[in-house]
Amino acid sequence: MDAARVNIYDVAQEAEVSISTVSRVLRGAESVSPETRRRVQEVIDRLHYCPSSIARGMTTSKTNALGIVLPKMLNPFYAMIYTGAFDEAVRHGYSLNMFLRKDFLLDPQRSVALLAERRLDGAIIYIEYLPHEADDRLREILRNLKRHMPLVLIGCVPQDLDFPAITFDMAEILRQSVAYLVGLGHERIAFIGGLQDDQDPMRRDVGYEQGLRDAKLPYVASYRVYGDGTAEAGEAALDRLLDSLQPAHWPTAVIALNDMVAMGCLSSARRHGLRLPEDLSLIGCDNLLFAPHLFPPLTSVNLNQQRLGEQAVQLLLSGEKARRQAEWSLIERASCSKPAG
Amino acid sequence: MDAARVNIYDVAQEAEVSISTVSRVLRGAESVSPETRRRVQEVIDRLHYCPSSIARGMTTSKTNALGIVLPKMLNPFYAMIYTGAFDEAVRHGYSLNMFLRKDFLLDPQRSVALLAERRLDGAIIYIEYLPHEADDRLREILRNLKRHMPLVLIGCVPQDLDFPAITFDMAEILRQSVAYLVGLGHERIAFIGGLQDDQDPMRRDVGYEQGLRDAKLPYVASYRVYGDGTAEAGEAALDRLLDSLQPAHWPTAVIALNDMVAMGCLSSARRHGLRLPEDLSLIGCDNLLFAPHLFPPLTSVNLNQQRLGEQAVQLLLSGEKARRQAEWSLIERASCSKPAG
DNA sequence: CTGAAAGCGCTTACAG
DNA sequence: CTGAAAGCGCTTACAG
Repeated sequence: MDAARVNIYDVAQEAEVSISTVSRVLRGAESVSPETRRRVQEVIDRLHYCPSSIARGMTTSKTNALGIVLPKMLNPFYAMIYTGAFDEAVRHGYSLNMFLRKDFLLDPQRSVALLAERRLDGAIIYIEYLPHEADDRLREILRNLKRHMPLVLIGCVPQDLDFPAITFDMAEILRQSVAYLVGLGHERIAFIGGLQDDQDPMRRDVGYEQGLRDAKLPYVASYRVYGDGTAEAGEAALDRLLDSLQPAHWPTAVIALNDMVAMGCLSSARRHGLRLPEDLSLIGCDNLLFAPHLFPPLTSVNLNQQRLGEQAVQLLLSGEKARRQAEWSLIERASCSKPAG
Repeated sequence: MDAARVNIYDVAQEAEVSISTVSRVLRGAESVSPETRRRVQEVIDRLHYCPSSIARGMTTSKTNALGIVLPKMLNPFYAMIYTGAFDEAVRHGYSLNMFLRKDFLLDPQRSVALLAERRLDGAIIYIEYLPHEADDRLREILRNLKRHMPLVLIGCVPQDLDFPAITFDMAEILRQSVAYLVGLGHERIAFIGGLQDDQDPMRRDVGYEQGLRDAKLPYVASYRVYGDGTAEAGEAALDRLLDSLQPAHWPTAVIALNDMVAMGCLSSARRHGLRLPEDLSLIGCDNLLFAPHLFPPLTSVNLNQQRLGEQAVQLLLSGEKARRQAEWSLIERASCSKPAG
């Protein structure tokens, strides 16, 4: 606990030079004589001197720190985004400070202060559906925060939020997922979503219905059910769906909001005596690390979460004002096949 | 991007007071007349002034930031520790900076600088087995880092590392896991570990063997196999074990290093025609979020990762120099039963 | 209740 | 190649 107290003056004095010279040695500057450099470096090592990035930040008004606001950290989906962003930030010499949405969406004053007082060089904010009141607050916070630092929004960003952004094209993903199942021969395709359709800024429902229309399949209201994104909710949702219909009308394929929901569907299907994929094909989303190891291995939409994090940092540091779509792909595994019979 | 430039002088001037007074209003200090306070606050709001924690840190020499070094972030196990630590840090008014071990274990100089230059108020470091050379480097880094900030070590911390620490009692966990299976009637119990025994600072193998001895069961070398902690490795490890023995000698229970390995065992067991839990009981570790949703639901050791993160922050902030054992418990689910026949 | 002044630990022109 | 000095934006005694 002693090295913490040695500063640039101590080093300068011990090495018998000025602090300017120490500062130059520190930054590996051009013009220092080899002899002086050696002497200063020796003192630095001996005293375990470590310059304060805080003090440096004072004069350069750069903190080399970015921020990221995520809904939660326990969900591997967000951990993947964080990891991608973190690695890219480190690669550029920045650190990445985490903030949780629950701390971020306080009253507008405190929320802005939370990030702004740290003088971050920029921030990435994950956006998804929020209830009306919180949404208004978020908009005010973004407006004010923008005065303090550049911002990049990621996730499900409404069109009218005018910021650099990388967004998920969920409607298109749903449309193509339906098309994929149709291509396998399915005609009864269910969709388990996480939100009532009119609350989903990405309108997955629009893509789902479009996919059905593309294939000239009817929209069946009972094939459209809701969960809240957890395995329990997925299991309950598929239970409800199956129990409300005659087995002859059961869907032959299910598209789940995400892999956790899909995992719940697996349990429900098993309990209803359905074999996968023969009796029921299943598509998840997020391609979490357990997806390949389920039984059967789960077909899932890879949203390239790490890549998204990386790109968000790149966009933030570039200063561009672009709005882009995130990359994605369908990872085909054994949970989908043509329907039996 | 304007508010970023307004400082305490601007506010003082606009409100026609000294910066001392503004500073007092900012910190909600005792002695400011209501009228003055109101006037200053009005200016602060109007100018969107947000004080710099950087500048504050300069004078108070406190950054209100802690650090945590984790092997990786993608593994949910570490994300849980991080989350627990993060929440507890925020609760105490601190932020929590993440560092990845790969960035931390550079040459000792740069590694120390990585944390020390940010003048963190303390750091938590996750320790686990490291190859010899890296281990020496780690020890040097810890020794030097200690000069700059208080440290708490967590994870599998060797006895001779003299720091405040919260450690996993893996040997005891293994011993009790064996005892649990013995209690169900098992006599042929395999253990899939992640490291060669002599590399594991927590000596899981010692607990495993002790558990067998406690029950007067023989140690069977072929029941002791290794993977590297992934599902693929777990699957391959159980494959090897089963393929090397006559079915009559197959174990009736397997203890896996962690839930990912256990998940791989599930695939291997299925392929070998084994029913769970009738033909094979299975215990995982870490109690990850998918464990309850596997088929069958996986019995797993809960290491209370979030709690560990919380306690590490508490220990760090308390300044105590204690070495403690982390809490844990066995979560019983359907993957274990008495052996068939 | 309020203000003037020193100081936190650096970087950056500016001189020489 | 090197140094003296100003400045970054705050807090904290110290006076009054």
